[in-house]
Amino acid sequence: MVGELKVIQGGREERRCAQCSLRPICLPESLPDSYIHEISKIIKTQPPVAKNGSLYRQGEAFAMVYALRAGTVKNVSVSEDGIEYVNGFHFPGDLIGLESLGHGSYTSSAIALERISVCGVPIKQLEALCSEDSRMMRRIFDEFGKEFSGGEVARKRLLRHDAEERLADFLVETAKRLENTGRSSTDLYLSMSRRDIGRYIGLAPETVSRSFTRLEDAGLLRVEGKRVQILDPRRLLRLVETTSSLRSLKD
Amino acid sequence: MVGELKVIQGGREERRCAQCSLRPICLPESLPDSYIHEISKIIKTQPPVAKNGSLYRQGEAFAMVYALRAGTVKNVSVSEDGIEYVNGFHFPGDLIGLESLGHGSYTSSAIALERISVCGVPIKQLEALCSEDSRMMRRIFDEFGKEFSGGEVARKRLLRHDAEERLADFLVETAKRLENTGRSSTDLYLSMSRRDIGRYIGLAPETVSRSFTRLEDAGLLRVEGKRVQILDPRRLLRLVETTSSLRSLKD
DNA sequence: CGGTGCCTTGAACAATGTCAACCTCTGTGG
DNA sequence: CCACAGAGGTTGACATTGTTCAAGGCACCG
Repeated sequence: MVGELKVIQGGREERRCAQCSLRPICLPESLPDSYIHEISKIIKTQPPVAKNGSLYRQGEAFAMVYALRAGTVKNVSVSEDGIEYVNGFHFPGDLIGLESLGHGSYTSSAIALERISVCGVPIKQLEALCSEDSRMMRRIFDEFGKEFSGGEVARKRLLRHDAEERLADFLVETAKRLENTGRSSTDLYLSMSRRDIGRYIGLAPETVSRSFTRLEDAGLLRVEGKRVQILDPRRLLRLVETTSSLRSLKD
Repeated sequence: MVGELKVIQGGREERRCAQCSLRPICLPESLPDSYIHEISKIIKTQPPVAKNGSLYRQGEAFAMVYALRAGTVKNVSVSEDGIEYVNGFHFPGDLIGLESLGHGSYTSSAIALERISVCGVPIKQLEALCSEDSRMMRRIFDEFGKEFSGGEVARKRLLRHDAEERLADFLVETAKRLENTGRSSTDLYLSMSRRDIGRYIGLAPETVSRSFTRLEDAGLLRVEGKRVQILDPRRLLRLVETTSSLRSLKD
């Protein structure tokens, strides 16, 4: 079954990568066509995942990474004592699952916040491709570097900013990432709940809500539930770059 | 010049890796001797670095990663507005510099907290070795996975714990890592300042100090400046595993 | 021996978590 | 079509916690 499927879909997949609107993001370096061919061959078609469905769950054997084509995903992990952490959100063009590299099983779960569509890449074959071609390896190294930096940024946000600044930071980050995928950087649709945002930036949902209204009152945003419009990107950015809190960090 | 140096030092370095006390940590998988040979060849001798000296500085071209042989290192980065972040500490056996992978230049600085000795590995040659041998690549993937998990752990510590728990968490983490290098897991020498600890776990130095005394009063520790003795590892661990704070995370 | 940096301790204050009430929206079943 | 239930969001009042500011002690090093 699988074999037949692969044969039938080989051509389709190849076209998919070559023509995919995400290609500049997913495969940003100018790669020769032969290369696209190689990559296309190992991509596995994935059925779309419904809202609240999972791409993978924490603890499952680590087998695939995914490139997100459409929709948004939240990355959560649950500690032994049952506390749920939101590690981050993924937008179209992101590679999902790399955080589990080097562990035998997924260290977190990837949950669809709305119906999503993805490409799947078996990790074994990706590794094989990496050892065949150093460009691919370097690409994964780069991706890993990004992943790591993302974590650092998230950590620093927790250290440095007060509630309003953290939310501003989150919004700026999100706007930038959406812009990279060609969407508006001022009209955001935040498909995640206030609680998820709070779990990500380390605030109680009530505080998230209050911060939204304060930013709105200050004229920086227009907030309508999950729809958020950034009215004054410059001032929002300034808020992020300023550090009001924590004398002990300054010095 | 380089060529000659390599020839002369080839034998010396090779012995060094084969006999190094850190070998089980640095090269944990049972690798054939031919492999040790390959790795030994690309290792560059490094002069020891004095206290407060740097292995590399933020912004320099990313050229080498280092294996720490002796001493401790703090990893710091400075944001544009001059705030210093402590991203973590390194102990013997750690690979240092991987966090800059995928960026052209070092994203942080590595500062010696005491006189240190290291092995240097040119990143270009490491990459070359990776693309020649998939075992080495997987080893780096693993190391990166560890690096990433470390960041996640640090992030979760900030989200979840109150001051005392964060300090306990830091101590448990440090004890565990020291234990892995064969040192005592109960008698710690913390070469970093209270301020550095605070910057790492997100507390003012005063709060770090107060938390130390509270843990001491509770009979969990014996604190004498930088010398910390863990008297009751079990209770300390329980403190870490418990989550007193943040109802909003629990649910 | 004096100074400088680091650590500790105390007291006041500010920020955010907590608890509780109310609101809106959505989906469901009568 | 409407009533209702439940979840998510907002807002208010209060308690808690950690930062801030200030002062004093200790050790190391000139």
